[in-house]
Amino acid sequence: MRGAKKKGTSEDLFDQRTQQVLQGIIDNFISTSEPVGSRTLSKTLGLSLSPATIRNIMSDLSDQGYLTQVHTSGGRIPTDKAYRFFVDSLVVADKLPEQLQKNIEEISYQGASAVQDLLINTSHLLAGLTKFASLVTAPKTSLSRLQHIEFIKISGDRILVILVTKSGLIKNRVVECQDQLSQEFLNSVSGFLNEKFKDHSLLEIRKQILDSMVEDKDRYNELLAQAIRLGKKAFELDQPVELFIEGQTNLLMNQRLHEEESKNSLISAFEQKSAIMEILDQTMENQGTRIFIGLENELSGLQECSLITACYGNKHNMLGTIGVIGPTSMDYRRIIPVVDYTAKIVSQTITSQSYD
Amino acid sequence: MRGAKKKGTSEDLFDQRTQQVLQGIIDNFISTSEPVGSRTLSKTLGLSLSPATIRNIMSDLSDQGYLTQVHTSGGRIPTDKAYRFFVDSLVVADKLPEQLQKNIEEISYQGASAVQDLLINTSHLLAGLTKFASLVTAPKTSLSRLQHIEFIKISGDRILVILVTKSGLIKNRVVECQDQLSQEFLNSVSGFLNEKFKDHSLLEIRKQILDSMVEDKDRYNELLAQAIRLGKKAFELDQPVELFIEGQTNLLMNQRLHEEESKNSLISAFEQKSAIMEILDQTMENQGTRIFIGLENELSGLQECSLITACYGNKHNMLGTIGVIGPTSMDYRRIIPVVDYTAKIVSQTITSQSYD
DNA sequence: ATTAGCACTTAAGCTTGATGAGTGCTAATT
DNA sequence: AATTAGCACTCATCAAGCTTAAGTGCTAAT
Repeated sequence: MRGAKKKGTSEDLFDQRTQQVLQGIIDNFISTSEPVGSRTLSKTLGLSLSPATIRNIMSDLSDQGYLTQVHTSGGRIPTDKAYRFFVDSLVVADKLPEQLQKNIEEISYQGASAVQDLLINTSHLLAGLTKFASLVTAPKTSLSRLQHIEFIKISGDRILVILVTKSGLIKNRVVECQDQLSQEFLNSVSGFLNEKFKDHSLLEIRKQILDSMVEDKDRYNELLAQAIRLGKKAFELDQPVELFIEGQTNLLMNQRLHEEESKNSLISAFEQKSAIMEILDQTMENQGTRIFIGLENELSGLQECSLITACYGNKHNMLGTIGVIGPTSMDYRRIIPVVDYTAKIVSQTITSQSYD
Repeated sequence: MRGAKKKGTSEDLFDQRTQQVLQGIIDNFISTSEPVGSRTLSKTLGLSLSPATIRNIMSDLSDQGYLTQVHTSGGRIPTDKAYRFFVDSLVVADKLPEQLQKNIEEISYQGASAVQDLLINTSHLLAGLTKFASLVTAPKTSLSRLQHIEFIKISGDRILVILVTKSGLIKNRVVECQDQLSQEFLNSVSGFLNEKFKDHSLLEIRKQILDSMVEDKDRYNELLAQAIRLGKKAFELDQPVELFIEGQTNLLMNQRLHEEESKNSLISAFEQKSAIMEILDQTMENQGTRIFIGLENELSGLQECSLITACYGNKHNMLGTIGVIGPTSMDYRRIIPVVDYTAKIVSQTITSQSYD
């Protein structure tokens, strides 16, 4: 048999049979969540091997860190390392059933006129399809480019700022302003800002405005001065972490880990939105699906979970990340394509809605 | 002793001692969640009564439906009826500790420039303070009155509609429009609509617009025609149920009802947002705190919970409802004032931010 | 009217022993 | 040399039996 390796000497490459056994254990455990024993395996596995043989193989796998025992007798369960191997060897993920594809495609029609709505829908969808918790980040505001800004006077000293980005994000905020400014004047200001900054990233705009404030301190152009003052308010620290989480309850119910403790730590993990954001941000670096299994996950509290993520974006950039958190013993073959395809559809929808 | 009633003959009024016993049982059960027995009660209760006497009283209370036994021996627990009596006899709810008052007052400062932000903050706050699930409804859009409407062209055929209501709600939606309309034209349209409809309720506006479409079908005023067409799009079915729910996980953890079944039904109850909205809508009729205990609650799935609600509003109207869902054995004396005071602060904040 | 006393009930906790699934090891078999 | 059968051992799970503690209702004494 080609490709077969001597056992015991090579550290991590096993022959085909060993691999099949590992596969069987993982499959079994994923569907039953019970430790798998040699006898069961000997029956369910297609290979005609006696339990004793399988025991030997399992023993080897244990030595190499792919399996552990919960207690002395009572079968073995896969370790994170096993899942990792399993996932890595899934060169081609399963094809998504047509019905699921259709379900996912529907999100683009659910009257999501603004990007935010689309993302919320996506979050719901992922939680619903996987029965786990879903995560969706909005495009980073500060990196988005300006499509349009508008000021609307809504009462004596309150001005509504509306910010539309190229990626389709719409942001509102109300700022207060002592000076009595007429709506006409506000229109000139927004006209000015639109002309000057259209297509610039918000980060850049903020920087330029701050620079102008230093440089042009002594200029006496009323319009310019107010434009800069209002612009500063409009663009400053405008980045509340936009992260949509859905289906935490799914996870709590689903979880085999019935211990109170692990549930509590799970919940507190979800409360640290910024920590989650940080991890999701990292996934933006390289495209495609990424998978964090158990301890690979840096979030304490989620260390008995796996995180599957994929990025979405438009023609030009990766904009944000979608993902799913479930137990390490999730059915990767089903979940990965779901996350993957969803990201694809979100990208398409955003691209078709973006204004450039 | 004045006011003492003969026992056994009167149906629902008991003498002071009976009441104290019931009180004691409720207090005990709220803090321990364990059935309360006659011996324990004889000790914890200040009155020097022997267990036997207490047993007699408890027996009477059981007959009248204020107590039940989970199993033949093993103490008694209060029924919904008992909680109802208890809550009703709380003429004056506890004063809120100053620290809590301060916590609640802070929500108005948390940079909530728009009403929606305030409500989301409120929802978080309630969930945090009570450790239960919180509910907050946004002001009903259709009853709010128009403060300002604006159209912004963001790409060839897409128009962003911004709707600001008197109550401070800000709504965005993107509509598509085949006709190529210039921004100037859109400005005239919004000018027209603002002038004509300012201070009218959205419901009313929608009606008038629909009427105009029938009446003025043959008019040839371009502006008017477009105004009506755009107005129709802007005001139509603009009422996605705005209900903020927070802390469902709290409830799942907190819950003594550890049965899977009841948890599942709890979750599915939360999924029927519209049913929850309906109940909360009813509470708007009369001001003040309302309390639904256990089965008084019409939502299946929440029948082992109590719902505490209070309305918020501005000078003119009640706008929406805030509330908390927790186990029937919650500490009403603590929770009621929290909900109450929060509603008061929300009202104040909204009033100070509203534009009339 | 209250209380003490007693017989009775029951959930929960503990021990015990049987069962079954699993393991590692060794020796026999192929 | 690889595979398998056999065996002794481990341990979770379950049911049965037993005890304990907390509770009840009732009756008779106070």
